[in-house]
Amino acid sequence: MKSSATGCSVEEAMRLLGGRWRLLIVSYLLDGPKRFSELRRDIPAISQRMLTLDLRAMEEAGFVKRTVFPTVPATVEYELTADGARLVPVVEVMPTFGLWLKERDARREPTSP
Amino acid sequence: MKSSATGCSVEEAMRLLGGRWRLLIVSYLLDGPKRFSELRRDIPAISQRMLTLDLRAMEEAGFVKRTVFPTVPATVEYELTADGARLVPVVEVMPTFGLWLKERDARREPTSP
DNA sequence: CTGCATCCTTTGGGATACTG
DNA sequence: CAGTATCCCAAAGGATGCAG
Repeated sequence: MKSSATGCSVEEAMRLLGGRWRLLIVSYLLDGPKRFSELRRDIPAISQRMLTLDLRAMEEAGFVKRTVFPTVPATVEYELTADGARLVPVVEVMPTFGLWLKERDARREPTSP
Repeated sequence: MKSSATGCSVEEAMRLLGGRWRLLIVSYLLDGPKRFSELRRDIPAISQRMLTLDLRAMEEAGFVKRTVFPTVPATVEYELTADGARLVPVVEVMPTFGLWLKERDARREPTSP
């Protein structure tokens, strides 16, 4: 039993990060604090609803800090917390794999099956 | 723009690995070839249906090789391919994070909310 | 600008029963 | 043993409209 011992921790991790957007959001927060609208521009494909939900979930999980500036209209900044920094290894390994995957698939299906 | 450039690769990766079980399955295949029934024992919570579906998907993705031995009753072995080995960094980072997460949450909610 | 509420569609996944 | 097929439910996620 090498990796086997770590079994359900993988489930734990995937339950928290398994969504379609969370790791992506985190990857953009690596740059430093970002406003809601900045994140929307960074990730055009996400709906505003999901961005809100995921940010809220990660805030509750303690990975993201939300700061509201009482301007008008409202301004809100999101940033990674110290706990959120624990996600860095995870968000780094994903694009590495993802890029390799895209290249490989480009080689696999040059024209059509 | 540091990490921003890698954007949609994260989506690619999550689309392939985002399910609840795939990374877990891979983590058990790290030990070497495994039979279908072995995997079921390793991951009691998975339904036989999902194990089949996920294995099939990863086979099609080229990460897993399926070998049928014409015994009776049938014997089938699954093992990681060379491409599947690319998943190793991913499946390693997950339990690391997952374990830390469980410990932290144990500290967070020692008794009850 | 930020975000909540509602409605709706799609997907993931479990249970069960049946087959080579 | 290793599947396949069906049915069904819950969760994820998109679209839109309203509000502080």
